[in-house]
Order: sequence, then C-alpha cells, then structure tokens
Amino acid sequence: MGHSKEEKAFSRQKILSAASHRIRQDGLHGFSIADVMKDAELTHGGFYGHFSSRSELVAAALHQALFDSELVYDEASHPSLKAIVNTYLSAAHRDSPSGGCAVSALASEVARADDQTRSIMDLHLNKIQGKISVAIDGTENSRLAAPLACTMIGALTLSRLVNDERASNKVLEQARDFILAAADSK
Amino acid sequence: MGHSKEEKAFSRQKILSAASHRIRQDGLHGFSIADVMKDAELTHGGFYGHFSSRSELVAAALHQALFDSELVYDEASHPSLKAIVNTYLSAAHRDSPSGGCAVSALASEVARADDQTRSIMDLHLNKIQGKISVAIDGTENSRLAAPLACTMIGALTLSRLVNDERASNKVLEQARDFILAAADSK
DNA sequence: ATTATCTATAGATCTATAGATAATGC
DNA sequence: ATTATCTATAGATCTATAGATAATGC
Repeated sequence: MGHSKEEKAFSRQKILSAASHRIRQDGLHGFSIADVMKDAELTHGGFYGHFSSRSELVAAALHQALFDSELVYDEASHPSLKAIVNTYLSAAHRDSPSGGCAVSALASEVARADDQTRSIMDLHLNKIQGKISVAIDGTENSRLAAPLACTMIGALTLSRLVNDERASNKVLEQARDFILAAADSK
Repeated sequence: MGHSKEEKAFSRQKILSAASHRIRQDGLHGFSIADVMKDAELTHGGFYGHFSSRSELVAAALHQALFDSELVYDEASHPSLKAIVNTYLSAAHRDSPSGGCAVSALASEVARADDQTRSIMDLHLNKIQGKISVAIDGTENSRLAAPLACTMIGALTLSRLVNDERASNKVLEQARDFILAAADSK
C-alpha cells in the first residue's frame, strides 16, 4: 500500500503488460478487470487509480500489444522478407498468441470497435506495410506490400483454428512459399 | 403462445437466423440471448425450449452463418476465380458484415474457442479452399488455394478496420489485382 | 393432456465507486 | 498531508430456471 510515484508508474506498466497479453489471449471482451489486476499482482479496486474505465484500458492495451509485437520486424536492422516471413509464419508464433501479432489476434474484433480504437490498429498497419514494402523491393510503397500483409495475417489466423497440427503446418508452409515466390517474380 | 410443432420449427429457424446475423455483427460474445430473442420476435425465456445453453446456440449459429455465406461461391455453377474475388473483395461485402463471410468476421475469435467450435469452421475452410482450387486450375488441391484464401480473408478483414474509405478501397483493389495476377502466372 | 411460449426472478459476474489503510515526502 | 493501494459493495447485466398461460391435437 501507499508507495511512491515511481512505484505507481511501475504498477501501471504491470497492468498494461498483463492486459497486453490478456487481450491477445482472450480477445477485447474475454477478460475482466479483476483478471488483469490478478495477473499484475494488484487488487481489483486499485485499477481505477490508473485508468478511468475498462474501454480506456482496452485502447491502451491494444496500443501496447501492437507496439510489443512490432518488434518482430526489427530484429535485424534491415530484415529480409524471408526473415520476416519465417518468423511471422512459424509454429512458435502460431503457438503463442498472447505474445504474438495483435493484428492477427484481434483484427476482426477491432473492426467492430469505435473509430478511435480502429485508428490505433490502422496506423500500426501502415507501419507494418511500410516495413514489408522495404523488405520486398527497397521502396516504401510496393503494390505487393498490402496484399502480402493480408496473406501473412490471414495465414497465421487460420493456422490457429485448424485442429490438426500437420494441416496447420501446411497452411503456414504453403503461405511462406507462396509469399516468397510472389515477391521474387516481381 | 402454445402453437404447433411446425411453428416451433419455424421459431427455431427465426432464432438461428437472428443469431447467424448477430454473431457476424457483434462477435461470439457480443450479444445476449435477450438480444437474439428480441430480433427473432420472441421472449427471452422461450429460448431454452430450443437450445439448452448459450454455447449450444453459438455453435449452431456459427454453422448457420458459415452455410449462409458459402452461397457466395455458388452463384454460378462454375464460378471463375475473377467472379469469386470480385464478389468477395467488394465494397458491398465489406459494408455488410452481418450478411457476409463468417470466417473473416469470426476467425480470430473461433481460434480461441473449444475444439468442437473450431472444427465447424475448419471443415468449412476446406470446402472453400476446394472451390477456390477448382476456380484456379480445375484441380482440387492447388498449392495456391490456401494462400489465396488467406489473402482474401485477410484483405476483407483489414478493409473493415481502415477508417478512410479510399484507403479501404485500395486494400480491396490491390488484393484483387494481386490474386488474379498470382493465379494467372501459374 | 400436452406443449410452445411468456412472465418473473434467482444466482453469478462484472464495472465502477466509497471509504479505510499504510506508505511517501514535505 | 498526500497519495497509492486495499477491502467491501452498490448497481447493472446476463444466463438459466420455475411456474403460469394459451394454444394444439388426441
């Protein structure tokens, strides 16, 4: 109890980090404030010292989740398309949604949210497409960037709903091959 | 009140139809049983004469929504890939999610559901991929079918979260061009 | 008499708030 | 004294059920 301003900032980060994982694991509406606060090792009532409402948390957690999962594209200073695709369309990424791409985990739910929430993901999408474009041909606006981003995000999402692991691996593998072939033929 | 066996079957259809739209409009958890029963012009309590639980309705409504939105692929007896893509990646489809593709509207949520619910969409995905494969090259197992299905589903989903209409149209247009070019070059 | 639907509500869960408690920092 | 967090709970909402009501069908 009590504690300093610094500790409050740290508590806020713990809440945001917990919510960033929960939101990808269980969806925009799939968790309660009590769940998040438990994960953050704080009590339920303390939440409103940090956020004024649940929807404010959701917006902040979405931002955080997108920021966290953006790091995938920056592992190397100039990552190749092959490196991006192999990381994004890997079994490891498929099997850990709570630490993975927030677009794949939440796009259809965010599409139903208010303008402000949609803008958060929209802005992020532009950044991702820019990075993919650079990886394809060095320019910022390749006509292939958006369609290939759709293929990647679609493939990861679908690989997660296929029950049979071999079939799921096949979705990832065929998408990887397809994307690299499509980018090469240009 | 009261009524016959036939009328009960009709009531069930009304509930299913209402739920099939609601589920695509608001997501797997975005509506209450009272909402659906209101849409079906029945009272809340009558629900349990038709389904034993909410999750049973969700499974049945998902099945119904997938079946309804499958008809897109069957408008012509042997639809071309161009016809499929132009219908699927149209502004009209983007703007009416409640009557549109249930995979795009619900994939990421279904990926988090139980095995049984995931199987409903998984089986349906195989059918769609088969139809796309036939449209591509006449075979049942084109290596392009799954990746192109991912591109279509991803593009429709992302077009729905982009706020600016021109930018959204561009996502659809670039995906259409990309898919037709990729299928042609084979 | 049976059955499909309606009204009313119990019990669970969730958001948000009020007031208490125990630290910090002047 | 101020502030960050805790305990407790009010009020809203939702699922599921119980019992009443009004049709059908033998």
